Amino acid sequence: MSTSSGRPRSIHADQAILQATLDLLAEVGYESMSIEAIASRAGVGKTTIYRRYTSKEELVADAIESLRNDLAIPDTGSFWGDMDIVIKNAAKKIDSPLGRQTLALIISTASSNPQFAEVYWTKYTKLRREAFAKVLERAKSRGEINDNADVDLIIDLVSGSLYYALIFKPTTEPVEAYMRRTIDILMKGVGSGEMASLREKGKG
Amino acid sequence: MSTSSGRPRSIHADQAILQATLDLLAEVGYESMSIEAIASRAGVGKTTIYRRYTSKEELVADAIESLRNDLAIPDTGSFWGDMDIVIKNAAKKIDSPLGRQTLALIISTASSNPQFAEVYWTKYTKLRREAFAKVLERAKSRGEINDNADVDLIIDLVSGSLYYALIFKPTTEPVEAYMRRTIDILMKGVGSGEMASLREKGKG
Amino acid sequence: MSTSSGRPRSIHADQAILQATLDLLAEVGYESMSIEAIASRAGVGKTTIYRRYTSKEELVADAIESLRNDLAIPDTGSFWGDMDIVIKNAAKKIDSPLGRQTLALIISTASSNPQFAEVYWTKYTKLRREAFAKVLERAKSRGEINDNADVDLIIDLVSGSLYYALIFKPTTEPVEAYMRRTIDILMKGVGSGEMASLREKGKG
Amino acid sequence: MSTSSGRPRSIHADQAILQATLDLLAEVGYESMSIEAIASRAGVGKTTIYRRYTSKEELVADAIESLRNDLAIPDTGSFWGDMDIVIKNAAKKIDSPLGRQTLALIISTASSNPQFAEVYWTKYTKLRREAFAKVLERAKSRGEINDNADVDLIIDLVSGSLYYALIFKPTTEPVEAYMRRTIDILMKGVGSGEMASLREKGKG
DNA sequence: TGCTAATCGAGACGGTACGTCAAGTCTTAAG
DNA sequence: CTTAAGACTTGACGTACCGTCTCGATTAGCA
Repeated sequence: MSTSSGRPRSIHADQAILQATLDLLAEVGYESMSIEAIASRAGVGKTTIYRRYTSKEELVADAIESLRNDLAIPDTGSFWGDMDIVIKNAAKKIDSPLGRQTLALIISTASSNPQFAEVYWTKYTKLRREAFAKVLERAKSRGEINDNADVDLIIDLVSGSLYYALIFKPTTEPVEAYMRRTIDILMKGVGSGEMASLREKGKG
Repeated sequence: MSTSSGRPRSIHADQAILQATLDLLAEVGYESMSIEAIASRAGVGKTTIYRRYTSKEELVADAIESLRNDLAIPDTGSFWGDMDIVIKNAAKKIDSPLGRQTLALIISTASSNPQFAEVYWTKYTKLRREAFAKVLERAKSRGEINDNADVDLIIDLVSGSLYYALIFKPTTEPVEAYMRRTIDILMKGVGSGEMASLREKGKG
Repeated sequence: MSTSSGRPRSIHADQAILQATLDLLAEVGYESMSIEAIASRAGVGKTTIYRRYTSKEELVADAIESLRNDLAIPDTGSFWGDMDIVIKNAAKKIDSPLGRQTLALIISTASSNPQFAEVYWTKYTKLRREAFAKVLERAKSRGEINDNADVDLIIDLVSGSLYYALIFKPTTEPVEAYMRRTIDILMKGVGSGEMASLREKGKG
Repeated sequence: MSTSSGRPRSIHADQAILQATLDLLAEVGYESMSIEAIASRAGVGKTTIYRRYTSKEELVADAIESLRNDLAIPDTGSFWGDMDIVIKNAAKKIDSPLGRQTLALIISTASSNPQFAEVYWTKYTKLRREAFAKVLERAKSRGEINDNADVDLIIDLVSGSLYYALIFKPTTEPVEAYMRRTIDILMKGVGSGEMASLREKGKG
């Protein structure tokens, strides 16, 4: 067994690899990006990459993860106040060339590669969802949202529709407006008055 | 000019290529599927494939498109009656190895390839959305759904969340149950009673 | 069997094929010349070529054979007078792109294909050698050449060295000068004076 | 600068490639021999071949060159003594199935492929010619050959006529006898006595 | 201070698949 | 029944990367 002997891994190489990966990701996209190109760009031997990562997915997941900035959970005192910040944060991330590229990459990779999907989910998505969930729970406790509303499902709807729109209808309105509409319709519901009354009665 | 001269394209080859593509898609998946394997399986020269399609995406898109069955728009007289059929149709498609493969492929390709996204959207998605929209419009005219509900956005939410769940949470509940929950929460809305009352007043 | 029924072979196609073959032979060379290019250049279907020739060699052999012009045996009264004409005829043939191409082709094919070598020898080479031999025999009878000189061997030496030089030293002097030097050295011999004297004595 | 960095070229691969090339050359001939077949036979990737050679010609030239045994320049003290050895060496090479096959191949390739001709010339032919030239120069200094005899041209004549005969008259006498006759006629010359006298006078 | 062992950049290794090209065969409509 | 056109199967081409494997040259910490 080898505990610590030998030359230690080069931190400089670590960083160069991640940076080169992100650069190429933005330049040529995931599919057209070869390990050899990354190695060359990073000024690193292929071996040095393969010693760290067993697959392109793993490498890319780590590269993207390295971008993760700490996310503060907003607490303005009102649902829409908090949502405003959540929405603006999301929009800031996504409404840029690299942002869309990155998102497309994640969805693309995850959809054809369940392992990546899981890694990405636990490492990245989960944290953001927990932040969103906290905001929703607070809204619940304030009485702004139904007690028995399924928080997880709400997040699915907001995130899912956003991704969907970005993939299939990329030229339409800005992210911020779209998200606002999404949450609005979710809050109000689309059922007619009678049904709403029914619901109210059922509650009472 | 070449209007009709020369040996015509072989219809048999057309079909053999598409069938081999679908078979391999289900067997080894999109990434591991090589053009050479398709040609070999179809008993066809590579040239014959390249004469028809310039890329794997194009070929696969056509293969999937060839699967498209005609979709009848249900009209049972009630919203949930119609939805039951819509949901079951969707579930039948998606809840199979090939179905999930295919969906993953489409999302994967579309997210990293805007051209494909557009082609697929106009050729395929649009038709299904129009069917869904019709069901929603009928529900509106029956008073089961709010007059001013944004039909397009509803479809985004239902489709988007479904795709999202399939990609990132593939092991959970069946498609049918998930969709039912989605539509349910959308109908009722998550806003609290007061807000619902507000909404009613605003309408009045 | 059908002797004459149906549409007759097109004589125009015959000629167009041969001409296109010769053109391309001169332009791109034997190896880089494709049947498809010949067909296209001749305005003819590939089938039409394959109906007439079973191989590229056969086609090219026929094309070259079609060029063969009748050769008159010179008789100027002196060895070097005759040789002048022989040499100039040879040079005229060989010192052109097509000529060198053709020669290369013949040697290439003949050296790897004894059947072709034999056919070509009897159909073509023999006639030229007989003309050359006649010139040499006349020189003998005039006393310009040794009585017991081996005419066949002389022709071998002159032809062989010419071919050899064209293949391996193609960029040097013109054919005419080279041949003149060849024949000159052959006439004089390279043996030193003593040996020449010895030879003279042996003769006497 | 890259003097020694990276994994060194495999000598084993070098040899395997050359051997496979020679084997296939003898078995199927130059034209029908594919790089892929060579790679497969040698147990080597195609890349490994293309890393070493940019063309089939280059590879084949090297393979043939590898057969070259060291040629000692004979020095027996007399022209015919040296020539005996030169002739016997040549005959030994050519008078075998592989020898003729190889020679045919070389001529065939060289005549239709100037690049090969040049490579082969500088790598192989030149050395043998230099050996032959040395023998001739020594004969000159011994007075057995004319001072002003064109050594290069003599070699052309001897080599050229031999190749010529092997291609076009393959069934005749053995190589050894033919070469002896060639050199003999060259030594003596074919010009008549008067011309020989003229030559002597010109010299005096 | 010198030894040991893992790391480094570099690049060759045996392979797979790519997309292109030409080969020779087959099939059509037109003559 | 031949023609021109062009699609067919086959198979080699040369290129790009894959993931693995040497190399000689650095680096640490342990002795």
